[in-house]
Amino acid sequence: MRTNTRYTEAIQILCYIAIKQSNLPTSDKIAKSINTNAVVVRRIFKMLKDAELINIKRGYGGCSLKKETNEITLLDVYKAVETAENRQIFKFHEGLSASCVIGSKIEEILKEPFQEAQIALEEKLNNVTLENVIFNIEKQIIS
Amino acid sequence: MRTNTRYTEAIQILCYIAIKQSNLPTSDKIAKSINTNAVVVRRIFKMLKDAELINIKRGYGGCSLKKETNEITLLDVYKAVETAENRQIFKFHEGLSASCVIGSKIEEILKEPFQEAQIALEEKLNNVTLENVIFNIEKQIIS
DNA sequence: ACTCTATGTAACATATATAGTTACAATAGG
DNA sequence: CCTATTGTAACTATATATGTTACATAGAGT
Repeated sequence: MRTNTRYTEAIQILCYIAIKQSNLPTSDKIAKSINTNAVVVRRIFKMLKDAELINIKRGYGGCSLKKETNEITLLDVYKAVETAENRQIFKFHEGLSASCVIGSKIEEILKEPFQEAQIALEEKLNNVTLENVIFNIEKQIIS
Repeated sequence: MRTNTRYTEAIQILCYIAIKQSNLPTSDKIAKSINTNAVVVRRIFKMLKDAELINIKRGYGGCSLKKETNEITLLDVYKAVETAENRQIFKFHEGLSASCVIGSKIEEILKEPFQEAQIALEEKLNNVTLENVIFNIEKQIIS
């Protein structure tokens, strides 16, 4: 399990903005809603803004989606907040290849299946849009 | 990226045992080979043993594979060393569902696509056996 | 122009997981 | 019994993420 919760928080932030519980979503309101601190939200804001998923205004405040909910997939959000290089899921030990014939080859050999696995995972994330998620939220709220 | 390197180390340990660079592989020899500490190797030993992938003897020492290399997949190894509950890749913020209508639903809604993505990833890992990896190592060594 | 409000960001504290290390008891082969 | 190795506890170090305070900066409305 990843040690960070940014991804799920980012999804929730986007849902909050899309559903517009408040007509002026601010980092403070969102923070209260997702049970964290406003600065944490702003840090995620920055990542989502850099990924061109949201617009943010200073001063009067308020943020909005930069795309339609059906144009934002869970993969887009993942790409926005995942900091690991190339979003690699598995990590190699430093100096692995230094002292051993096996070690010197294994990283290169494992790269291919690891890459394939990552692509398979990301394709699934790409199949789900923010619209899908919000539809399910609203369905649950109504029922 | 995961913050741990146990998985790739475990794969390397198994390769080392299979190829039997030494006719008596010990935690100390393997540790030197993968550039880490013997206790780190023993901790991974324990996980591989609990998963019934290797046999370990005290005293005289030495360990061996409990299955053929074509019966051990990268998924088996992953299952052996991944400590996160159900090997969930994505983590939810604590108390996420406490204070918000969206938050109270979102965890449940995201579980399904996350689960699908995880399965897709694991299926790819399940397609590669230790035999495949070792074949590639030996191919590289020869050429 | 002034004021208010919210963002942007630095700085520091805290929490957690991992990895490295030392030490030593327990165990099994010879 | 001796020796080598595992099993494991205990501690340290490190990295990453998160929580928090503080304050400069910017933009909307008056």
